[in-house]
Amino acid sequence: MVRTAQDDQLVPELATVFRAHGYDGASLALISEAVGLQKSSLYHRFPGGKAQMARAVLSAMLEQLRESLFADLHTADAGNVRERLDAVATGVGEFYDQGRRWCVLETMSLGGRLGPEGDRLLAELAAAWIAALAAAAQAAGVEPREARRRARDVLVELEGSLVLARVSDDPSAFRELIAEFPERLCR
Amino acid sequence: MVRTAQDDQLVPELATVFRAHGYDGASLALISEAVGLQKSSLYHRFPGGKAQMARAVLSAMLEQLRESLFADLHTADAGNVRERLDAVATGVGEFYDQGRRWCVLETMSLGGRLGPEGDRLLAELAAAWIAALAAAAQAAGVEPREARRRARDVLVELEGSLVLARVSDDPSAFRELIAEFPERLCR
DNA sequence: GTCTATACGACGATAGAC
DNA sequence: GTCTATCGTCGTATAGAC
Repeated sequence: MVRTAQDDQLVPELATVFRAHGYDGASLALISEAVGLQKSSLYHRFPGGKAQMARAVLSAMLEQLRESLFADLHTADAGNVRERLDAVATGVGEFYDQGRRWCVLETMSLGGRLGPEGDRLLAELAAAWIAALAAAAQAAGVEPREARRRARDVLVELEGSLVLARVSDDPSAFRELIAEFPERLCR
Repeated sequence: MVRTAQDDQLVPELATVFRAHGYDGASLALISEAVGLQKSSLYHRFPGGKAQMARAVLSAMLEQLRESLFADLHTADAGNVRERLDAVATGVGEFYDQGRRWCVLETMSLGGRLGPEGDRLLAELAAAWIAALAAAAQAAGVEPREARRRARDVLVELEGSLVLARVSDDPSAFRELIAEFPERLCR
């Protein structure tokens, strides 16, 4: 089986649609137009339909997270944690377009429409975030328990600030979090 | 025009459905069954359809918030802020079923399907929360600017912890927030 | 003001030609 | 592996009797 250039871009483009519209808002018509494939072609790649497309997006995100953020922060030591965390903060800020984009962890977790496997992926994604941030805090000398608590709180505030940014049309809480969380994790 | 007993319960029952399923998940079939009225009867009460029903729910919540929480916390003084905040915390914990329920601020703000008026209500709801909590912190002696910041952070963490509770099926962050936010606002 | 019945489009999903 | 064409269902929304 030959992978075309289109194939490499398929899941990322799916991700773009789901991130922009949420699970319910991402209709097959919208997806079809965005990726440049007819609905029937999408079903050829994803026999499980829309739910499977969503799971593919989550799965790719999890893998990506583990290859970059995870690996990066888990191998950090006291000497380089801060700069690595600063780089992560910059990346996260861009990923969410400084608070103007949504988080799939939030928008795809409504109603359990992705099936048990989808719910598992969502939970694993959240756990991966916390584990990575906690590892960084630990590398900076914070006790494991406290490190984990701070990491969880950062994720909580990430999700919450994105919700507030959407509702209030004001991403300042998100931006402040991005600016502060590396320091908060380490101190 | 006579208001029946049903009328008084109509919006609260609508709220229950929207809170449990989100805006997209709350189909008219579901709503119809929950409130015990046929779809056409619902359209008699809400000619604007589902979006108007959702706005009615938000409007009622805003009014409720201003009558209870808002009035309660805005009239607090240094002597009774803490106990009032503790009461609020208990109420909030119950309102969200200790982290197992969703927040309409989050689930109804996806996609702007409620129209401009709906978006305004959502923003006002968030602002009302922050204003009320900030007033309490101020009554406890915290500077206005700092009070506002703490209030915003509490709302951010409220939303975020509810998202994390849903995704991870673990409401511990929410419960900790409920236990701690009165103290955090005042100290 | 509530009902039964229905319109009608959009939805997710399939069939089958190429 | 992609397409055109279509299916059945469910979505929101109306018409009109009572």
